[in-house]
Amino acid sequence: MLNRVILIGRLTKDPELRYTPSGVAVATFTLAVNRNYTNQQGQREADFINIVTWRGLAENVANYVKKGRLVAVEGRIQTRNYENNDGKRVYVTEVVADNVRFLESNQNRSEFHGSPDSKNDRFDNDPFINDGSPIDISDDDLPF
Amino acid sequence: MLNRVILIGRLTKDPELRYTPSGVAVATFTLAVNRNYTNQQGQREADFINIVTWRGLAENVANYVKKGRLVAVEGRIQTRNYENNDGKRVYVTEVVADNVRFLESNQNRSEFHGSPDSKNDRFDNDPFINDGSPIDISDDDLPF
Amino acid sequence: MLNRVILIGRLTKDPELRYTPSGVAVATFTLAVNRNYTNQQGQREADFINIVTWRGLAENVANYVKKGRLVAVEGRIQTRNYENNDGKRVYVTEVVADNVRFLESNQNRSEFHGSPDSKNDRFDNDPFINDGSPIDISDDDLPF
Amino acid sequence: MLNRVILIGRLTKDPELRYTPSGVAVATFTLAVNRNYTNQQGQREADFINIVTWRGLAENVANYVKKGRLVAVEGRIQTRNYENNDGKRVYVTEVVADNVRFLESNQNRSEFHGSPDSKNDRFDNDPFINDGSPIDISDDDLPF
DNA sequence: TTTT
DNA sequence: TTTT
Repeated sequence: MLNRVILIGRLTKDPELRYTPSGVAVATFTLAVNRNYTNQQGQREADFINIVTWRGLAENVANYVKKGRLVAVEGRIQTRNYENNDGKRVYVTEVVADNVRFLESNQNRSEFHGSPDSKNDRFDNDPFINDGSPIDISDDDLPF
Repeated sequence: MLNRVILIGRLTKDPELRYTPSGVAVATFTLAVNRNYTNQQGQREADFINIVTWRGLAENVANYVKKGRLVAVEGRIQTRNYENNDGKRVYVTEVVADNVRFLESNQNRSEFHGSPDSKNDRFDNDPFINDGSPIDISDDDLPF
Repeated sequence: MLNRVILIGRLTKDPELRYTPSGVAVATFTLAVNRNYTNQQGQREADFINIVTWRGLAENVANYVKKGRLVAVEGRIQTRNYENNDGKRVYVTEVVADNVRFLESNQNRSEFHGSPDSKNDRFDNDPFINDGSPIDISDDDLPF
Repeated sequence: MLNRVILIGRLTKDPELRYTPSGVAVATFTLAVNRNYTNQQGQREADFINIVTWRGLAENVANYVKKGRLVAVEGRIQTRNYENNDGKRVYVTEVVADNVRFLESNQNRSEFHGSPDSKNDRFDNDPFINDGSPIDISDDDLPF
């Protein structure tokens, strides 16, 4: 079946990087996605969406993305459930990202990278990080 | 910010139609969205995603869509929280749909509509129901 | 940058399967995607969108999808241009699909598969074909 | 049928604003959407996608978005055709946007707005402009 | 050049 | 609490 999510928002905190017992990297963070309207009290509200990323993407996210930064996230909705300490079943809905794109240049965020060395700056020009899906290189001489 | 979800799956039950105190229709249902792979035990797993629809779309969903039917849902992720009876805060993540599209013809689901009257059949040919967004009628003589 | 397209529509013809000089399979077809409204003359109009698929997905599409069938397509918009026989530059916009999902069961389309052998039927239950992106298997014991 | 496109890219030129004979505003621009990979010559390539916006959204785009700016576009693919001066039929594929989101703050683009008056600055904080679809205000006391 |  |  089809399950596709695209979000643009800001991280509410720095991502948390953890590892599974078998050593696989997992990074989690929450994205604040402002709604397009204001409520009766005239305030803009937001949805706070939990994001999970795996492996190389997790490590990139942990290294390069920080609290407050604007990112675009592509992924799918995942649901799971577990028993908590009180023996109650807890239901979780989150987004598993396969693509996280950084949407701000670094000039105006000096706290972000220690050095202004643009060779080490993954986000110059067209910054993006994904989970390494196979690249669809089109053949030069198309048969159509 | 941008917040867009597209899902294809099957309803786990008939939708539930309710009304707010002010009389606005709300229909809710759960969509089972099968994943594209099988787990270690060789079973296909699914995500169970809660969907909310409002107003006319809610009434259409309640009238025309039933347990087991295949639908496409377009919407956005919404998060909210409330205090439960134990005084604990419960966090909810669900999809607010603005478009629900019915993906099966009715010939092979005789229990669905009482009568085969195609004039009353919203899902003949190109069945779809949405929440009434303004139609983008393009002008016949474009200035470009 | 982000470039994502999701379509549901019907094939206007059988797909065409070709091979590049280096032997890579390419299948092309046109999707008729009906619009959600009728024009001034009361007729429903459609967009006719050209789809390109590569490699294994191309071969699956060529084998299993036929004219008139309803499919969901996920992909990205691609633009390219070439010089035609008159020496004029032609600009092409098409969708490169990485996922094509079949949305109809086969019972009611007897011409589709020669035999009702369900072992050869890719579209039983949860039919789908994609281009082989890496599967996101979540670890059983999550560190969060 | 379903037809959804989400793009992030930069305008190749300032938008062009025109009016239909009946006085409806139309703005058009081209979005350069960089691909996620580099070609054999090590260069990053882009898709150049034509965007059309109507009415209020057209006027907002024309007023606030300029060449080189980063935007997110939501819309649908539209195909149309017309006869050119040589009597040949020309086929056009473009994206009709219903939402254009501005993704850069204005501090670092002094040429953008004549004045730094933040009260007139549509893009402070959560900048976005859409085509005025009905807002989905959820009721405060949900019946579920 | 278009599908149900 | 889950669909085919």
